[in-house]
Amino acid sequence: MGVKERRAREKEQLQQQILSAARELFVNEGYENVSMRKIANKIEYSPTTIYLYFKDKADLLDSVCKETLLNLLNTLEQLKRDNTDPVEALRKSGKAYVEFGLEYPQDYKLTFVIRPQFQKGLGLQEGSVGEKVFNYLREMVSECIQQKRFCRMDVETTGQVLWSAVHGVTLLLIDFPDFPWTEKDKLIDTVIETTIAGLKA
Amino acid sequence: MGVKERRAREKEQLQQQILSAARELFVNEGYENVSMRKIANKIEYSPTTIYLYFKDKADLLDSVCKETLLNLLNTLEQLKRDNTDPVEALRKSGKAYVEFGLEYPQDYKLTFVIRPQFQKGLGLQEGSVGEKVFNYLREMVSECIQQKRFCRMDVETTGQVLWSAVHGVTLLLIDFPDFPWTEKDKLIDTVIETTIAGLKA
DNA sequence: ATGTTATACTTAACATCGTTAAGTAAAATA
DNA sequence: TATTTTACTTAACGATGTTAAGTATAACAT
Repeated sequence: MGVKERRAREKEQLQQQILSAARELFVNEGYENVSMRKIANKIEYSPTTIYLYFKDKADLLDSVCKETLLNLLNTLEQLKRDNTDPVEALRKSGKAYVEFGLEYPQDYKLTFVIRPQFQKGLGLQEGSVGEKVFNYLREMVSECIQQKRFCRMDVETTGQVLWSAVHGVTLLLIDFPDFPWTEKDKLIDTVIETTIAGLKA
Repeated sequence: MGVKERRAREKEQLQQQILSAARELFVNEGYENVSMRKIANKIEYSPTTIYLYFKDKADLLDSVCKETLLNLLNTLEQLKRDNTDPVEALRKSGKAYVEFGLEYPQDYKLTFVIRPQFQKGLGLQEGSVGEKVFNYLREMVSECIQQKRFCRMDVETTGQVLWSAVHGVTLLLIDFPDFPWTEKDKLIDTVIETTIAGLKA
């Protein structure tokens, strides 16, 4: 009875193939400039085949984003292990967060800016990737406060301030690539450093 | 010879009418979901008429955003007159910036998030209103640095850090209204205060 | 081995989109 | 009153996301 399993495996393979093609095109050419027909061409199937595996174009993007966001979460989780100093961990996490956003700008914007607009308030609901990311931040901040490295005592507010800073700089760098920014890495580091310094003061 | 002037006045009126219709539709239904035909219907003209007044759909969005930015600039300029202490002026400007974003959330997103996506990098070029807004920020920061109120010396980087902070908190509050934020005003104030404290440190 | 059914995919088409080219009616000018 | 200019419309193109209908082929039952 291995037939069914083989067929299921093949289906899954094609689904993954579509996902990969879509990711590559979205990342390189931008969501708006990628048509279903273009994705279909890349995998050498008819455009309508995609609809057997994904509800629509938005669903396809959704799936692509979910994958990448899980990667972000993974990246962050790994960072946690390496560091003993919680403030240093926070620094590195912030940097990793921004760099992720810059590497996958489409995904980042969809998850944290575009999608929330269309499903009001559902972006950070229980169990979502967004919530998990913020929970991670909560943990790190909590550690810093427990060790009395920050003067501010409120974990929630502190976390939200940090998130505002990294979210802001990420989006500005994504959205205004031609603005005469300070050298990118310096800007990111300064944003993080300034915020942390402000929390210590 | 008042004929020419009347005609010019009528043209300008129609242009403004198109702009108003476009803004209302963009804000309520989202840029992507608004077609040129829909705008045309609203003003009871043929779709192609719009092209006599605006180059294309992106140009229309551009003009809508320009208006929004002029409003923001106006709000900020008025503030400048009241204050003697530059740090206090910066605080109030930051607050006004965020409040502007929260009062016209769709306009803010249209201007600072949606538009850049559709015309890469053209949002802040020389002479643009966007540049004027940032110049306003530059001035305020420059004043603070001259009076040695900030330890950091670089006007550009300092301005960009501040912008990141207010931009970030504005968008988070807009996009995740159901997230358990710290009380709104407290959060905004803390973001601004923390950033300024970090710049002093 | 043969006939039947289910699966996986394709072809063709629809409505809609942004945009352009060609045409028209009315207003201004001479 | 004749001519030109202006302001707008009609019609159309190519491309889009998506759906409905059709078609092979693979799996299955007898």
